Amino acid sequence: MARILITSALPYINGIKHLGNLVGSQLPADLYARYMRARGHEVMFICATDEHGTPAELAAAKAGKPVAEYCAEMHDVQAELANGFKLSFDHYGRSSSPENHQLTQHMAGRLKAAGLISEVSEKQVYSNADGRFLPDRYIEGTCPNCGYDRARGDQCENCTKQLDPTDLINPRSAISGSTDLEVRETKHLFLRQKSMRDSLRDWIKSKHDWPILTTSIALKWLDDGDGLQDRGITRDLDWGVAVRDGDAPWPGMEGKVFYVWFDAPIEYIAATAEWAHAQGLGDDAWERWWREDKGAADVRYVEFMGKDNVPFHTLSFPATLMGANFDGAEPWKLVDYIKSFNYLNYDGGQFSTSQGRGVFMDQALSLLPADYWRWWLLSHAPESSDSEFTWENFQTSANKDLADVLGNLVSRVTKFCRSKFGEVVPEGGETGPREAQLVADLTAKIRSYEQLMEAMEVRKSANELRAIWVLGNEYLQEAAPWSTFKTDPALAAAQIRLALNLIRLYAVISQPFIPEAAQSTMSAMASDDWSWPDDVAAALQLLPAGHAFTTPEVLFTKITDEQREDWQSRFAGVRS
RNA sequence: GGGCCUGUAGCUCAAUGGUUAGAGCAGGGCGCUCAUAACGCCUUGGUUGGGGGUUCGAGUCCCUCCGGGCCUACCA
Repeated sequence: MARILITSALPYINGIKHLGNLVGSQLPADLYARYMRARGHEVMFICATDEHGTPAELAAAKAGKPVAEYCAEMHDVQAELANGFKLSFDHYGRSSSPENHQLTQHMAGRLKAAGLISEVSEKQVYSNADGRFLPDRYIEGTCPNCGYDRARGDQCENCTKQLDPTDLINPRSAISGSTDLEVRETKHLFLRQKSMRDSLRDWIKSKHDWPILTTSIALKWLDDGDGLQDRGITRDLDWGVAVRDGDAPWPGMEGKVFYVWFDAPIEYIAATAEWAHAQGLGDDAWERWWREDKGAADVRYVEFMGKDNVPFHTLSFPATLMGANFDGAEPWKLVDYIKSFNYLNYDGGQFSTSQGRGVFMDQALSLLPADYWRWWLLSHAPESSDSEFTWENFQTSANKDLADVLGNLVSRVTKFCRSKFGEVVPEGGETGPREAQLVADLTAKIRSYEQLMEAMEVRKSANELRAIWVLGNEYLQEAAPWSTFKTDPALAAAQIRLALNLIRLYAVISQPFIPEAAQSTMSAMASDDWSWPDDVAAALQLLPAGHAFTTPEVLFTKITDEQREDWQSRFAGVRS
């Protein structure tokens, strides 16, 4: 039994996430966590809301609420939706938790002690009307290059030229529109990750099995142009983790907070501490997952994220953890494998939270149960390149794979049994070479499925699982119990006994993809034996003759053309 | 501008430099009648974006051109 630590990239707090966010991190992480638990491993699966930063403050202001209150509400909303999608987090934390405040400050103190923090004075744009410093992209003005009048301070979206806020003509605040801006001097802390370039490169190059998407992004940031740059880790904001040197004040940094990208990954660790405290456990309970000197030496740590998150997880966060161990006193667990994803597009364009384009988690659940979405998203996960959601494709996949191949298999077996033998596993008869062949075929494909799941080959795993379902239909076609029942009822009984057991087996191995249907199938089969079919032949004898079951309702109703057209038009524009 | 990824059947995707480039869906044919008009079997369909090169052998490696996407560090 192995110990596996799994984290999903943290969803940002400022709104309900869309399906693209879901498939890029939380959903595949859940698939992996469920599979590893099903195989009997000890799993710690962590996620949390990422609550700090300027967008959170602005979203709260827009909602007319204090930011702490806004975040608390949105956390509950997101937690509820995660629950609706059957995301099996051991803990769904908050980056604003006391645990994260404490740990973030501790890490900063360690980095300071390591000599890895520098203080830099820089000039930034301050808006008097807004009473805040403005990040570059929150300053708008006329592009000096092309004349576009809504160019942002970091880049002109019209001509793509990189800009500095001071380049803009007639600059104004993108928040209030105010032109009462001034440049102020402000002091910030920088993480001296440039000095850790070689150790970061060595570490990344030692990871030969990582997806090319992960390593290519990391190496580009390390070595492209001037190479890895030191990074500012503080901001002039109210909402966030106050800058402190561990328990002590940090002179000169009063009123400043850590940058959200500094405290967010630390929340992976802090959320595990939140979990321990919520369980009434001591610090040793979470430290055995995160500290190699306190039990984490045998932990395998896997991170899931969209490609936009890769630089922070391959460079800044490891630099933080390595730096915090400068004297060997705090060996924090570094990631062992990073599974990164491309983007999911929506019907010819991008999903967009800010523009309300696409299907969002709450809307999805209002249309169909989670399993439909889980199956489509996972079987079309954007692993090798960006992929695209279309309603036609969604309808086809759900109807063919779930309703026809799997759902109908369950129906035809249970209903046939009910009409010929009653709602009980029939007795008598013996299986023969045909059944032995089925066991051999199942075994080969299940072993293959296991390898793909362990390798986090999400789409290929889905394909293999579907192929395993198909074996059931092939067997029935060949065995034809509806024919044998007329000539040799005992043989039909043996065939149906096997088929009923096959349904239970399918529920067990399909559970990581479609947990709700798996549960309802198990309930119908009146079984709670979720043991993994290491021995397929034995697994197909678990439901003994005489075992009563209930013929389940239709497992997956089909998506009709009318529904599809309705949804297609309803979700064609932007969310109001 | 620079970098990275990507381009394979009508669609969505596979294929350690090594038989005749494979699946699912869609299309065509046959079978079955237990089942959600479901299932099974057979089948049509490819100049692997274009061009050049390396090699006994290239979808795969190199060069070049074309198309799509992403990143480029103060949104996260």
